[in-house]
Amino acid sequence: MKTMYEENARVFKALCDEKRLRILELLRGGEKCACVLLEQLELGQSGLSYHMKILVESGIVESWQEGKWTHYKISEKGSEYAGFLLKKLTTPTSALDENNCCR
Amino acid sequence: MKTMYEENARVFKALCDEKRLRILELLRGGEKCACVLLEQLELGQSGLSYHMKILVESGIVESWQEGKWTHYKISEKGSEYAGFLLKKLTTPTSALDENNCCR
DNA sequence: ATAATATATCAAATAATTTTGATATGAGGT
DNA sequence: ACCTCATATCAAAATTATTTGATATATTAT
Repeated sequence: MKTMYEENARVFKALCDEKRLRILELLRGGEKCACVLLEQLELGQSGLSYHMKILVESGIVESWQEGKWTHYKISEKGSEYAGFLLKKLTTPTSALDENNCCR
Repeated sequence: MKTMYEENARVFKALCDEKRLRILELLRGGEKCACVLLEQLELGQSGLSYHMKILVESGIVESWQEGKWTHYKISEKGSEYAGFLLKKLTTPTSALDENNCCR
């Protein structure tokens, strides 16, 4: 069983690597198939596949097959969820601070 | 010189690790000093220090000294910036899709 | 059916991150 | 000044992530 921490971390894994940010930047220009990404990046075929898997697993990118091609695009829903999660993870639970110490 | 990709990745490094998400959760309950975090986590002293450095470098957490104690809290500014960045990195640059292929 | 193409998966090598224990630094207290 | 406590830093070991090359799978074309 995965912890909630693991599941949440998975979402942000997409964004904590240079190569994946570069890929996202390309996808911001619109849907792309793997072959196009491949020719625009300094990455081998299996390397691209590895990163795309992480991106898709984060929910921020979605993919679908069309014949022998795999297409990718930024998922609006997944991105919104990531934003919502980020907000949640950084918003205080209550106004009153407790458990402070050391004075 | 750091690339923009590296700098942006640094922000999300805070959120892609279980331990650090656990720490953020504690900080959501309000400001804490290192000693309190230490007793609530399964982490050694130097391990905590390591993770706190990454959190502070992301901008999502801020720290200050008070005598011999180091205090930490979630930075509202840093969190907002992370949210803004996430939005930016996942929003299409233009309405028109180009560079699609493979039909 | 065979061949070619696109992508995924696997295993081994490499690199980066994290953990751990030891030591250093700096603030207070005596 | 000396001692203690809180935290940071360092270096080595352990773990995890990434890269790379080889092979597998699935789709289309011949």
